[in-house]
Amino acid sequence: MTRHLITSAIPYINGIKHLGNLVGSQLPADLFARYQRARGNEVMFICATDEHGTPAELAAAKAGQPVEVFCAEMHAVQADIARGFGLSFDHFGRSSSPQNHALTQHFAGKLAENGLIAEVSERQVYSNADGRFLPDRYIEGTCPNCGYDKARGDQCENCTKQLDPTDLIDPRSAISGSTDLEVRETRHLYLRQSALKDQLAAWIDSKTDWPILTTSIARKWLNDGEGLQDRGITRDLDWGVPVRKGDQPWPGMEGKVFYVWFDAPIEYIAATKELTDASGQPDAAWRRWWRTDEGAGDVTYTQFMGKDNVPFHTLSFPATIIGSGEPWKLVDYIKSFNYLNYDGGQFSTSQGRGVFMDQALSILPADYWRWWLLSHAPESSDSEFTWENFQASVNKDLADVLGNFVSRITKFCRAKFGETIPEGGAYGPEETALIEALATRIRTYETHMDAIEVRKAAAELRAIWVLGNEYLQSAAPWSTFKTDPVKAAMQVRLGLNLIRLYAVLSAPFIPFAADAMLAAMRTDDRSWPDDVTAALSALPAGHGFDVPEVLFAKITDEARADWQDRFKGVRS
RNA sequence: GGCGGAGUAGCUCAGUUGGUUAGAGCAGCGGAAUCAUAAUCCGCGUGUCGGGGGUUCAAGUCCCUCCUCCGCUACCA
Repeated sequence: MTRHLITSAIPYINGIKHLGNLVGSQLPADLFARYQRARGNEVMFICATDEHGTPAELAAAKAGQPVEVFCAEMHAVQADIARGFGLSFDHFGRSSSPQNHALTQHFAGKLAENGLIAEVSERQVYSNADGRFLPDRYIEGTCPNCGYDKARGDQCENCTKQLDPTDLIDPRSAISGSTDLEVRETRHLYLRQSALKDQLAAWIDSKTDWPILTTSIARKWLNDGEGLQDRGITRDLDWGVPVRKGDQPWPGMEGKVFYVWFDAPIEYIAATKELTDASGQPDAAWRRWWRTDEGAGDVTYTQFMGKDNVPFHTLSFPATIIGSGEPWKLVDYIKSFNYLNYDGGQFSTSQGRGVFMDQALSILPADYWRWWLLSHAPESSDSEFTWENFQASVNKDLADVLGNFVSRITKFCRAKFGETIPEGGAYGPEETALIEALATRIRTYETHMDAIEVRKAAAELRAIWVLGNEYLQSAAPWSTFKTDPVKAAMQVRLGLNLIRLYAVLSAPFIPFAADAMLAAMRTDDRSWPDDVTAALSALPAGHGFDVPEVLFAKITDEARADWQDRFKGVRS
């Protein structure tokens, strides 16, 4: 038995995420977690909401709520949707938790002790009307380069020129539109990532098995320009982790909070403590996952994220860990994903373009989405969601190949033998060949799942389903029954056992359907088919079963056209 | 601009360290079967592997160059 620590990039609190966000982190992480559990390994699967930062404050203000209330409500909403998708987090935490406050302050204190924090005085734009400092991109004005009048303080979207907020002509707050802006002096803490550059580079270089997408992004940041830059880790905001040096005050930093990207990854650790605290366990229970000196030496830690998160997970967070000088667990493997596009363009949260997680669940069961998204995961490049492709894939794979397999064998048995697994007969060459073919494909499936090759694993699983149909087609128990009912009984018994086998193998992808299949077979036996022959005799003759409802209803052309129209525009 | 990813059959994609006639699923065409959600199974591919040049006995796979799409570019997260 091995131990797997698995984290998904934590979704930001300001709204419900779309399918592109889901497939880039939480869903593949869940696939891997479910698979590792199914293989009998010990799993700690952590996710959380990322609650700090300017956008959260603004979203709360827009909703007319105190930010604490807004975040609490949105956390509950996101947690509920996650349950709807079957995301099997051991804990879905909150980066605003007391545990994260303490741990974030602890790391900052250690970094300061080790000389890796610098205090920098800088000048930032302050909006009197908004009563807050404005991040560069929250300042709008006219581009000095091209004259575009909605240029942002970090970059002009029109001419792509990178800007400094003070470059803008007639700058105004993007929040209130106020032009009552001034430049103020403010002091901030910087994490001296540059001092750790060589260590980080050596660490990245040692990860020869990581996806190219992951390492190339890390190397780019390490070597671009003058190399890895120091990063500001504090902000002038109210909502966040107050800046403290461990449990001591930090003179000069009163009223400031840590930068959201500093505390967010630490929440992976803190969330684990949230879990064990909630069940009254001692600290050793979470530290055995995170401290290599307290039991985490045999833990394999895998992170899942979209490519936009890679710099923070390959550099900033490791800099925090390494810089602490304490034996915290570093990530072993980073699985990163490209983007999922929507029908010729991007998913857009701001424009309400595409399908959002709550909407997806409102029109179809989670397994439909899970299957399509995972079998089309954007691993090697960006991929695209189209309703036509979604309809065709789901109808063919789930309804025709898997669902109909379950239907045909259970209904045939009910008609000829009743709702009990029939007895008699012995395997012949055809059954031996099937078992051999299954064993080969199952071992390949395991290889892909171990390597987190999501699309390949999905393709292999589908091929395993096809083997069942091939077998039925050639064994043809409906013909055999007329001349040799005992042989037909053996064929049907094998077919019914395939349903349980398929449920076990498919559960990481389609957990709800897998549950329905097991329930129909009246079994809780989820043991992994290390031995295929044994797995196919799990349900003995005489065992009762039920003919299940249609597992996957097909998506009609009318429904598809309706959804296509409904989700192309602005979210209502 | 810089860096990175991608460009392979109508569609979605596989193609280790260069090596027999470039593969899979879907769609399409033909056939079998009739247990089943008209669901299944079998058979059928003459593709400029984005363009051009080069290295090699041999390149989708290596080198150069050009074109197209996408992403990132450090105070959004």
